[in-house]
Amino acid sequence: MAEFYHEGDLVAVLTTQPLDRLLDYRAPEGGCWQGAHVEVPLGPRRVLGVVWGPGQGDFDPAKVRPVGRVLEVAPMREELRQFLIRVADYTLTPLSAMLRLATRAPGLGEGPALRMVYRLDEARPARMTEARERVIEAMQTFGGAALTLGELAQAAGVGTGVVKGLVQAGTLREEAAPRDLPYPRLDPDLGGVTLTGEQAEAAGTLSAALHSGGFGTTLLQGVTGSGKTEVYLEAVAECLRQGRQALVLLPEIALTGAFLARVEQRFGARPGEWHSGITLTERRRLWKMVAEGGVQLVVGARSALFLPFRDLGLVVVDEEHDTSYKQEEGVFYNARDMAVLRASLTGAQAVLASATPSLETWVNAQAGKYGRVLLADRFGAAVMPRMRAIDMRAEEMGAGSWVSPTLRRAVAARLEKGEQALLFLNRRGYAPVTLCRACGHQIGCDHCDARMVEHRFLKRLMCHQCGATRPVPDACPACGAEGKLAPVGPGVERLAEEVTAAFPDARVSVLSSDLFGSARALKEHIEGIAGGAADIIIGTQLVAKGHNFPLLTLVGVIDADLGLQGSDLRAAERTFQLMRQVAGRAGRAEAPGEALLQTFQPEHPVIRAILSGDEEGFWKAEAESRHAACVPPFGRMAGIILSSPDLQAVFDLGMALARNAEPLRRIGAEVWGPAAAPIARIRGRHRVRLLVKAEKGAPLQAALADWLGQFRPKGDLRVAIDVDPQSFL
DNA sequence: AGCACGCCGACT
DNA sequence: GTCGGCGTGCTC
Repeated sequence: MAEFYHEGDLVAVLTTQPLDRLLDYRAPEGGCWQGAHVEVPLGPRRVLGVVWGPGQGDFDPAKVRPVGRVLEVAPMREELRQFLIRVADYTLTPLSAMLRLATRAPGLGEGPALRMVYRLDEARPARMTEARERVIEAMQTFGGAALTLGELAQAAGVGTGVVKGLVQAGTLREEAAPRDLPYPRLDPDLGGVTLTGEQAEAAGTLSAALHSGGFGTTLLQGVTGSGKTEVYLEAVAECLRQGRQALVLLPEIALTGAFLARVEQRFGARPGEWHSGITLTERRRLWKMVAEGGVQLVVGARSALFLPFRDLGLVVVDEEHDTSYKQEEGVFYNARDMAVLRASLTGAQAVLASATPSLETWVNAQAGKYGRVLLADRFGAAVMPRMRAIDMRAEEMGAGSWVSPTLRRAVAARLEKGEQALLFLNRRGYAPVTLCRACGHQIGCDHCDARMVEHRFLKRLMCHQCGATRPVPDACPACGAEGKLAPVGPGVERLAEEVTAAFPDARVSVLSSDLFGSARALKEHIEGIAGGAADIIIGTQLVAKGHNFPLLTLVGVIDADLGLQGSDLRAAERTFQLMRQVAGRAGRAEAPGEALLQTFQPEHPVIRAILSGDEEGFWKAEAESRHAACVPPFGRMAGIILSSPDLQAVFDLGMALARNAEPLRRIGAEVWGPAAAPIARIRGRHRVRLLVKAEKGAPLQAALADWLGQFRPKGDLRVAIDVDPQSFL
């Protein structure tokens, strides 16, 4: 239970400043609650903080200053404070950085924001005009609703001057109203779709878990098109009926638009929306409404996990296997794992939804830690596509050609029937490498150790690491030879070129994240394609993320081997997930689908698992090999990334860390490295990486803290700790 | 993070 | 003599 502190009591305050410790202040006039958001003086500045607990009393009492003021927002709840502490401990992040994550809303210190609204008064103007009449009419149409100046003028089709004039005349009254209004109520019993028997059973299991009133985690697994979303929306409905709040995490901003529309259809109103693309006004409104209970459902990106929910009853992590849930900048956390943690602290249910779960989740479900609900049937008449490998060793491929004759014939057959075909290639741009045929030089980025990718639509070379671009040069930057630069390898743009030449009458559409200026443009484009605006779709991994193309009946995977090779131990898992999902795109509506995988190694276990549809077999084999290697989820890992503009300095620190690893050895952990990070230079900073490997139960965080605490990196040297890294190179 | 203090090089 | 580089340290 939260404590109350009376005026003058010593309180410990956590600020958003990176101080890494609590500061003592005196409670202000009127006292304050533990968890209160406050503004405190710090040197010459005033900073945001949260009253964390009783003062420590270890600071010169004469120097302790009083809290400036208590902000007019709901105090942080004990549950969220515990969550921040646990995430900080797990990820070895300073608490102040966690507080910054949890208070990422503008104007928290400004009190309730107000805006001017207009109401109709009795008096009528002495001089009535047509425009003035339209304003009065508009006011009457909207009843008692409070409209702002802009809204009213637009509704009446007049300029704002007319409205102002009516205020002068005493017909309209101007009054201040709070800007941050509650979100419209969602009706859990409004638009329920008819569920199949299997879906209803799954929804019933989730609802029963919600009724238990406590914490639990369920894996909701179902192939693409099996109706996972409908099922978990029923769980959301149940949560709303209980009067608790629900949170749905999505991996991709581009997906929120379609999802919001679906929610509106089901519940009659739009939920709260939280991601990097919303306006500052919306951000503040949502933050406050989440805290006050003025919003029932939030749909958001991973950072929505740190919102100040008043009573969170359900967290859904959609596409839980998606790698974008792992934040790898600033605070390194995995939103999927932290969602389960937050649910456990607040007594909520966590639902992890995926067609192809991550191995971690699969193992937890297998061990009985998570419940498991399976949806085997595809929705309606659609069935899983027929899947077949195209053995590229037996195909006759011309130079600069990436579509095999077999695949080409299959596409032609679909076009004849008026159906859509999708060709998948997970490489943006035109060509991944630009090579000089005179000297062999490959054009690289000036700031990173990555190759520049040619983008023909932009007519530029682009670094996919830092985003730097430059024009395609005429002469080789290394040897100066003119006209000798050649694009090597395919990207989606180049594939589109080949397809357009092969099918001159077909409408070809490229779906790649870098071709759209905004999430909205992308969404419109996707909707157009779904409606039949293209015959052949060329796409990057964007297409694997759950869009529904009802006319699509053929998926061709251009290079199924991409991602199988390499020493990244999740490569096989990711390839498997991507292939299954892309293949799942075909034949979602009534026409039967077909998926063709171009591969040079059709006998590879991953390719065979995809083709046979033997998911359990794939997971079992994958789990066994990870178990044998003692790697996640059967062992623990952490990456240490050192970076600095000074190459010597990063390597020196890396060597010093490797030599002084006694704290790690005490817990039986091994250190690998230092080695150049996969991208050895990003934005002019050299990067070196060490890898720590420990047994599953080992106290990894404490050992890491001891180990790294021996060193005080100076100057521009930065040390980032990545507990549970996604990639291990 | 800011912002001060502080101790060494090229300017009016 | 002083302006100013940014290294080190402090903020309750």
